Amino acid sequence: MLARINSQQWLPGELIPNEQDLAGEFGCTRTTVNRALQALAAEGLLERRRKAGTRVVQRTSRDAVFTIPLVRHEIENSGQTYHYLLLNRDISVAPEAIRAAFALASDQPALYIKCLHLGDGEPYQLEDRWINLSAVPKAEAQSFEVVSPNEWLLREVPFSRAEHIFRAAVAATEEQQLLQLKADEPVFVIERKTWLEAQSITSVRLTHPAYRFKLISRDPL
Amino acid sequence: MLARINSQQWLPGELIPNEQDLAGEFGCTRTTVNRALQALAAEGLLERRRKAGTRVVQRTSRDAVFTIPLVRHEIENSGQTYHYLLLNRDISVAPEAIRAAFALASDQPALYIKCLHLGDGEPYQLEDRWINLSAVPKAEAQSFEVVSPNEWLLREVPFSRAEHIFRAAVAATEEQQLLQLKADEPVFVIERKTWLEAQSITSVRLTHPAYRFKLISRDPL
DNA sequence: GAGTGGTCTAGACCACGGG
DNA sequence: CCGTGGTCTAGACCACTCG
Repeated sequence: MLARINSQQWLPGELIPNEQDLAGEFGCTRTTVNRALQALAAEGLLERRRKAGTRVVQRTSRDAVFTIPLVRHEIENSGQTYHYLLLNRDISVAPEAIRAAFALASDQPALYIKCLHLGDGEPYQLEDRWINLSAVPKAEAQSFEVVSPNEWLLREVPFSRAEHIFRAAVAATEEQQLLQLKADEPVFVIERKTWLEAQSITSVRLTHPAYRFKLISRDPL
Repeated sequence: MLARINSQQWLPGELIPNEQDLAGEFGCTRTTVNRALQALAAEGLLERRRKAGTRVVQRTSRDAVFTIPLVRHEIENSGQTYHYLLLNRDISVAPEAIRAAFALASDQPALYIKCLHLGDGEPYQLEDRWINLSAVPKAEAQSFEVVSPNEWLLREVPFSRAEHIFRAAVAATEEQQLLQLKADEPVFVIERKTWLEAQSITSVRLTHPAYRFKLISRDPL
């Protein structure tokens, strides 16, 4: 059935036969046809509605899936030696935007971390993070001097949802120094927020030197 | 079962009961348990191996899914008026990298297009594209003066695989002019290659002004 | 109202791969 | 070897929603 879509034997917008007919045609049960069609629908190739039937989707966009690995693995897998540097650790009242995301009262503190990830001594990623202590109280006992919050959170705290924003930006003066950027080198910024159910866990800004960073999509599945 | 993972009742790395036992526990058939576990495994929460059983995955990365919409829709949905400008259209021999990707002989031409997408008169995206004429011969008959290659390809040519690369970059002189960039404004670059089965369809570089562009992930499913 | 997909059952056979 | 998950069948009932 995938071949029929790719070969345009079934055209976009076109109604395809119902499950019973396809089962007859392919010599299998409707259960099996249903599973195949649901898989194709999950990939976005088909649109299915009860009574209305199944149509080939007229695509109006393309999806890209990115796997954002643990920085340490990313660096080690490229054959470099990983180093980690804690720059700042502070429990204080977060800016309004963060407090709102964490649903904190105006005097309720959160945990702030700034740190640097290096490959072969070269700065690779600047991590600027707030952690919601009311969601992750055990973070308070962590010094984050050896293990990065990135890695600790991934290991210790499950999450059910994550939001990512990618952007290009001019480097701030501090970023220029910490990331040892070349003159006028921009940065690639990843902003990530994660939740466990309804509760906000952490909000982080990951900054990379543009000349040494790119993101490549992986295949779906 | 998802709740048991999120609540860490089933810990990462831990073996969970087999399908038969779960079926007994949840009062349903093994078929139903199997479907649920396969769905959780597809989301990357479980790892399943015959005989070895099913384990909660120790996560080492996070996935982000981006929907890259048709530029025209993106602009129109933000309430702006869309304009399109064809800058260049040429059938010529492509650079080595493109020829290799398209599997073209060294004298075999391809179709080159350069064009600009604007929102309310402001440049939003510069599109720089090669189309493989041996895969998409009917593209040769298209002038691309009114309909962008972006839109035409999405409508006319199915694809089965796409690769995306995101990066931040310093703007080239031409990009600075065409995108009317502010002084030292960097660009956000999307490079995309698409295939239909084994055949390479097109390779495109989409350049956006950093100050007016960001990409936000969507939820899986 | 009736046709479509959504979902479940109860059972079967099989492929893989760990012990 | 044999327990595990992978997949299929044959059938049932149901929920949605189009016409």
